[in-house]
Amino acid sequence: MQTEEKIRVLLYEDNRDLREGMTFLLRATPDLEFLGAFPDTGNLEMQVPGLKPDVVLMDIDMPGRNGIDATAVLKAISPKTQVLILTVFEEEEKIFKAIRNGATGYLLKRTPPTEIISAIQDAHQGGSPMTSSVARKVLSHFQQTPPANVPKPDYDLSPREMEILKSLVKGYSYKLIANEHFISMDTVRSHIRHIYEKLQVGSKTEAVLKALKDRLTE
Amino acid sequence: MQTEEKIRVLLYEDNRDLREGMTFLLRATPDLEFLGAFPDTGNLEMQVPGLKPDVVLMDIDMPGRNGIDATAVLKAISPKTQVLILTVFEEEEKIFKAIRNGATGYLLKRTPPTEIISAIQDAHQGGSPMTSSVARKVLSHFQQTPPANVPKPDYDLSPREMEILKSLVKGYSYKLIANEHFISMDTVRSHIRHIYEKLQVGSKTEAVLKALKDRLTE
DNA sequence: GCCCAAATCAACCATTTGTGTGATAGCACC
DNA sequence: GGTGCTATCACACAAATGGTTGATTTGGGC
Repeated sequence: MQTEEKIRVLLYEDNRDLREGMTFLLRATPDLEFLGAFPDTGNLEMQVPGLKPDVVLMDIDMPGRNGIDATAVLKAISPKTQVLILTVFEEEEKIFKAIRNGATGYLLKRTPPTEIISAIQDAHQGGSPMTSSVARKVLSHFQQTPPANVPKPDYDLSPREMEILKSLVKGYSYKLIANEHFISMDTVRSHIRHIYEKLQVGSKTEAVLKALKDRLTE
Repeated sequence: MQTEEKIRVLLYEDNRDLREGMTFLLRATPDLEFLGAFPDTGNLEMQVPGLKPDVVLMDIDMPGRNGIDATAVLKAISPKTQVLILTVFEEEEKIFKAIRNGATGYLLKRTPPTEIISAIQDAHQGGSPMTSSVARKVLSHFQQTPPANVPKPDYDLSPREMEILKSLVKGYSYKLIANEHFISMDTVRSHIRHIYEKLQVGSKTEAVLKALKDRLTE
């Protein structure tokens, strides 16, 4: 399960003690090739293409550019490089930004050294190591985004009204909708009036927003 | 870090050998209170309320109702119960359905027994244990759904125009926007006209849709 | 100082949209 | 056969929105 080549590892961490501790740890691990450690990402654009790291350990709070933004830049210039976020806090916001920016793992600094090492190997072999508490946060976002169990509100729209609503969500004007459905504009108005009543709104924009928010048109 | 009470564990698994193996393992673990094992979820609705499990280990492929559907039912009648999916395959589709149905963890059956035990404890303490390969799949879905980095068109809206656009996305009328920003309706129009030019649209609804689709207001 | 973009306001007009009030026809259900 | 719901259309008026043109101020960049 081990790759032939050593895993090339790079570290960004502003805290000197941590940086040196990690450096020591990474140097001491035979399977890894430690490429270097930097206190900030100011020169990341220069460093990464030259060093070609397989895995980058990235702190979040750093002077200058933070690790989350740096992750986006890094993935842009070197998509194959795996980024492991290594930080003290597990704030939902930061976790998600980091993930969206392309981070493949999210470790807390209190993780034991041996696990950090195996996380690096893990990430390099296609896994996404993360603490189970971080994983829970990720999952819960997943569960709330498409609320399959919390069924969408039922506004009791008639089939025809649903069609019209879908046209609204396409951004169509009354005239366009009339043409699309081969009915008169007045009929469109009539339907839309009923839709507004049922959705409790008073304009196209509000109706569209409500339709999108409540996933009425899926 | 251990709760006072033993963790109440229930198992659904149709394969007899596995079921008996797991039963043996769970019985042998002092911190756990093993409640029982069933080969299918046919009577889940009766069993769960009576047994009040903290954690349920759930196989996916079972005769009758599969573990994914059963998870949805279980979470509906006992939301606090944590469901750990325990299966041989790691198919993306199943992983996501299970998660959306409320599963808190996803383990592969080849996971060593000790890790299964610690996963149970983990889940009970608010974590979401999952193998790092499963985690990778979850993350990649996250990353591909909102590709925030690559196609975020830049329409070069001025700061003020961005504010107005955000108000539009709230569904506000010109009048409301004017009040919100302490400017006249004519000024609002003026800004909106510029926004339309830049976004290449011709109505509030289209602008709102484009703003949402391109994530301009994040 | 000059230029330019952004932000502000204004007046005018056309079109779109929202509301009030009805009317007609078909269809299902009791 | 009546009742209720849906879909259709109509007319009228009011309010909101969109397009045109133009003006003023302000702040930054050269």
